[in-house]
Amino acid sequence: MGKAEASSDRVAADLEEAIHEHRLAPGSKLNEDEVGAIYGVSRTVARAALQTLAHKRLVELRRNRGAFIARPSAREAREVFEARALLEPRTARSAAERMTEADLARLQAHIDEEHAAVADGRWGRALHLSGMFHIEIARIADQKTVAEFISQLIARSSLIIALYWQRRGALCESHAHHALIQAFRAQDGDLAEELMKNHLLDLVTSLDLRNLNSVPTSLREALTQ
Amino acid sequence: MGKAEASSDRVAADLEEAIHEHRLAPGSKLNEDEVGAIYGVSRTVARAALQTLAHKRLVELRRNRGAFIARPSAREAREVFEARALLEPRTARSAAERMTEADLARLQAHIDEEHAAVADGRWGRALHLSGMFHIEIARIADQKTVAEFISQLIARSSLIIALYWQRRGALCESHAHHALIQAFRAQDGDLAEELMKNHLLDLVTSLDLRNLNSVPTSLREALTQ
DNA sequence: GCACACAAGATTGTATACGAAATTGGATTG
DNA sequence: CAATCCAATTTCGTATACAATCTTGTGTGC
Repeated sequence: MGKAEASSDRVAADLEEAIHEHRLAPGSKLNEDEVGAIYGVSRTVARAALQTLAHKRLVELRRNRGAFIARPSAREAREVFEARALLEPRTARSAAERMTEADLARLQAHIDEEHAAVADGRWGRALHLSGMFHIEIARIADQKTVAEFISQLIARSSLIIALYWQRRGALCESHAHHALIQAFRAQDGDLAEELMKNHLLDLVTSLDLRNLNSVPTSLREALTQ
Repeated sequence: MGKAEASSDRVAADLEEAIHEHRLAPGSKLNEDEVGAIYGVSRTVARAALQTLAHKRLVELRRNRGAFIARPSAREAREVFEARALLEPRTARSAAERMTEADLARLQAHIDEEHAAVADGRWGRALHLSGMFHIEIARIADQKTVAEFISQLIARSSLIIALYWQRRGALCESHAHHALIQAFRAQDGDLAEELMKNHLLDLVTSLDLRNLNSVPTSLREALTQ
């Protein structure tokens, strides 16, 4: 028997995908009535969905003010990538050691779909798939607990990229993912760990975390923080 | 202005402390009406608190069945300690490098209070404080994101210990914590990392994760899972 | 014209009510 | 007597209603 997801889970999952695909910008207000109306549910379940996202740090709840898409600080951005650096390289090693043909095929499919999205100019979708690539690796490593943490960190990374990404060198990612697949195919754990480590370093250095030049939200939001 | 915590946060925090101190056993049913009555709040906020704990994997929600204190499987127990092994040693190193006198004093106070609790036979309290020692280290390392993950893992460890701890050698912990403080005092990052790594290995080996001999809950719970 | 106070509106926080699902207990039937 | 079916009870899932708080717009006094 399946797990019979609650309706609030469905709302939360849909909102989360919208965040991943950059259709919801950091700082956006999420009115409970509005969310409920969009998904045809009451405020009760809309509110539960927002609380779920708040626990994942994708949404910030302010008492008597409402729910807002999170706007990670530069410091938080660094912390997220430091946490990823602790978890993902070793996870990539584990994944390499347990990799099957089916897993490789699924990863390759991810990359292909990502390329297609890039070709179509669907940048949000491509970004989402790029994150899913990392999540898939964690899943293959067969460590649910770590995989969950990584999923959350990647979701937050999506917000960080929305805020701090500097355009230059947008396509470097897929190259790194290709190299990772090569290591996986060779079941070379050492190489996979090293490649993932460097990939994450590349990602961090492609961000501009120096100053707070990223305030795409209302002035009020920026000042009351 | 403070963060003005919601009332559901207070309920969740209190329930979590009860879990840490082993006053709530794994598998216990948490009736929404009952929880609400105990804390003098409506089912709405009791439910929100239970959802919060479910997100932390301390409570398991079963649709149309209710909320139960989580009962981690042996496999999940291994995963939790593997995740801790990825996060905590490096965090201990960072903490050692940033350690101040005030931090050392606070850690020492934790150990002292833990000893006092052990002397008084308050085992639950001692266990709680033992976990807090690890959380304090993560806080000192000044990495909120990682600290949050570690907090969650330690909370889950409390459930794991309730299920799988084998009594022999109950006091080994405080020794390891003392050794860690020595490393911190010397600001020896290498040593702190190594000590933490070994401490976690000791913890895992002090568990009996071989079989499912741990079913302190109702028969029904054990069979419907 | 500016600052402050106050009232109207909007939004969240919490409680309650109602419907749905599951469990439980007893009655019926073989 | 055992098995099964059905009703009664309990508990959860969701919607709605009311209260508290914050925002916003207006008016008054200086």
